[in-house]
Amino acid sequence: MPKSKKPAGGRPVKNFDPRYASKSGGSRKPRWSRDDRAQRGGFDSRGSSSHERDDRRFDRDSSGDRPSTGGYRARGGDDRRFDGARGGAGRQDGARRFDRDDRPRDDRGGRRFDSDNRGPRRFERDDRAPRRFDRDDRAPRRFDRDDRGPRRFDRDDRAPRRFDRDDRGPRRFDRDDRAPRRFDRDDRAPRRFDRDDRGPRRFDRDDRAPRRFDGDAREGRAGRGAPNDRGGRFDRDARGHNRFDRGAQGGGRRFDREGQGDRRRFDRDAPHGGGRFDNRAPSASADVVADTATTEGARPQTAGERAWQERRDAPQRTAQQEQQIDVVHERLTAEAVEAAEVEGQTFGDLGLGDNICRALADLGAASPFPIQAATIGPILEGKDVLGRGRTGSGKTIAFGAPMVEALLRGRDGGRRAFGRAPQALIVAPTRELALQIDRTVQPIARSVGLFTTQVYGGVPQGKQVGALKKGVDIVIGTPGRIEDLHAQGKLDLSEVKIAVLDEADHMCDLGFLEPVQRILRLTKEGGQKLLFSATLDREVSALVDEFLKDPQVYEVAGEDQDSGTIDHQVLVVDQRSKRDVIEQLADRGGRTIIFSRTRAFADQLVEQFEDADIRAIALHGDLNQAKRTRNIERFSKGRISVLVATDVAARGIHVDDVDLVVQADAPDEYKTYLHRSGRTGRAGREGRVITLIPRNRRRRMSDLLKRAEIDAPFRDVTPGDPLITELAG
DNA sequence: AAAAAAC
Repeated sequence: MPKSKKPAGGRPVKNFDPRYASKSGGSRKPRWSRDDRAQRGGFDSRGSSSHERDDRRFDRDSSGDRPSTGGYRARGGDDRRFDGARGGAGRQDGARRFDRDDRPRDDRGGRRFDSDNRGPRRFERDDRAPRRFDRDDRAPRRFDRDDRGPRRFDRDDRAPRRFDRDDRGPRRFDRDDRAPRRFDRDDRAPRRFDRDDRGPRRFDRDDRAPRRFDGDAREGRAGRGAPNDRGGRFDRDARGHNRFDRGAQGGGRRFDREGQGDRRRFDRDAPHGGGRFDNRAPSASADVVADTATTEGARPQTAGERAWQERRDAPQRTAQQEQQIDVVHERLTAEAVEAAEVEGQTFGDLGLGDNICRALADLGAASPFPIQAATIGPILEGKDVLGRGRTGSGKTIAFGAPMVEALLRGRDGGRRAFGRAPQALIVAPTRELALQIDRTVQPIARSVGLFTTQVYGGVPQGKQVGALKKGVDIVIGTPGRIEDLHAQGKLDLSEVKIAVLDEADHMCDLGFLEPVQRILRLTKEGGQKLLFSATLDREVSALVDEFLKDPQVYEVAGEDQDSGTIDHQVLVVDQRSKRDVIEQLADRGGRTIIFSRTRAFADQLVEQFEDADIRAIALHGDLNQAKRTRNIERFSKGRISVLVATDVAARGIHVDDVDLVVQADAPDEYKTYLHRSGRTGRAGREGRVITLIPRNRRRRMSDLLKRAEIDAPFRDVTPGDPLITELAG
């Protein structure tokens, strides 16, 4: 349209509706008189999109004559203008316009075809001349554009650079994948669905046959009977009740600290059958201790247990002291839910609404998994819940779905109020995990009209703040950015009535605990608190004591390493040959994650692999968030099959079909071992974990494996050993 | 040692 090229500058800025000006102010009709402009003020309040703005403008001007203007609209741009003036003539401002539009009326046809008429009018306006001058200025700009040609040529030079990089081919493929994603981003729903596909895959695959054979696994365990340092056992007590009570087999490890006022016990008579903390009944606690003492009396105490007792009996134990050792925290007693009990249950049975159930089905969660069946009810009742379920066992839905349902039920009249403060908060230890949780929770929330947003660092905060300004219901993020935005007054947590800590025990690690405590203190007092982790143990006591009331602990019976499909191997290698062995392990087709203790070593390994023509990428905290996100994306898309990561990827991160986890450095904590190895063996598939240790670490490793309840052969290997290649599959 | 904030 020619008119769209008319300069817009002639009109005083103050008369611009910024909504128009922002996109194509030049398309404005230049004929309006000042009176017209004065009249326009009241029309601007109505929204407009970029399409056919002139029409809309006229609609407003002649709002009373819409039907008639509608008929003219079809004719063309000039008609519209004229109609608009004409329409206005019929109204209060008509007189003014007629003053000016008299001629045009008579010459309507001419006006349309005769652009000369417009010329003089423009001259009448002082503003228009400068506009034309501006146009002149544009020409040189076009010349500049011509200059861009050579620049593009420069860009062509970049191609060879890409060739230099081995990754170039796949990168282009990745870029192709990104385009649709961006498009998805515009339509957040589809995007989320795409992302959601990942979540559901996890859950679907978690529907492992082996797990459902949990009963068998449990029996196997009980039958094995070998004490281990962890001591947590699913067992039946004298009354035939299922109980999972560390104290029952490892009394020495029981967390009751008499004399310190820190008595807790599992109260199996608690309502809902949930395990629970009880700090208020010391005498009862003593009873339980006595009871378990007789039960386990015959079993000799292990060295680990004695160490635990010593620590337990120490007058004062600081969090730091506990951190310095691979502490086996008292495993929380809990209500163990039998997988068999869940058979035939639906999410609807558990109290979730139809929309949420549909959203879950879309996610691939057709029916609830044990941990979900265990926690959804109590969460809907408003209980403070501690959930322990193996990574990928459906914990995200176990807290996410009932959280959404609870928010929905509690929603008062003002739904979706602009700028409303979030009512729920989910905190995760890493950004990748926060993003992953959002992929699952967001579609559930959206199914009932609730909104989520991620609040984590490493990315510009503008988008996050924008979402918060508009108003969201659920915030999912990491501690740093949450505190940051709160300090800036951009995140109001005072209305948060449900707070979730994923990987809760990890969130209680040194360095994490205090920020998490500060954040929880900002939430609504008396709000519901949910703590989840695959390795939930007494480490969360600091939070439980302060924030949870009558917490219920739930887990799935028999869900342990024995019930998995992971083969564990320990390779004893000479320190000097370590890298060669790792390289030999990495030189395989399958998807592999290699864990390194430090970022630097992770980078070194990637470099080494590249030199050996093994395509690999790194994932650690020294990378900027864009690289982190991109790298894990490339890995999960299968573009690159070897990921070398620090423990940033140890917890929660789900990638399909990882069939080998290599621990280039052995973990210090048994929990780290469990989380790292939990990256493989998913979906009931075979997975293998290979841990490399130096000779002098055999004893330590053996102790750690006991605590993790894992059996693994130790083998001495040297580089080139066919066994290595064999294990790498 | 790693993780978690920085427009």
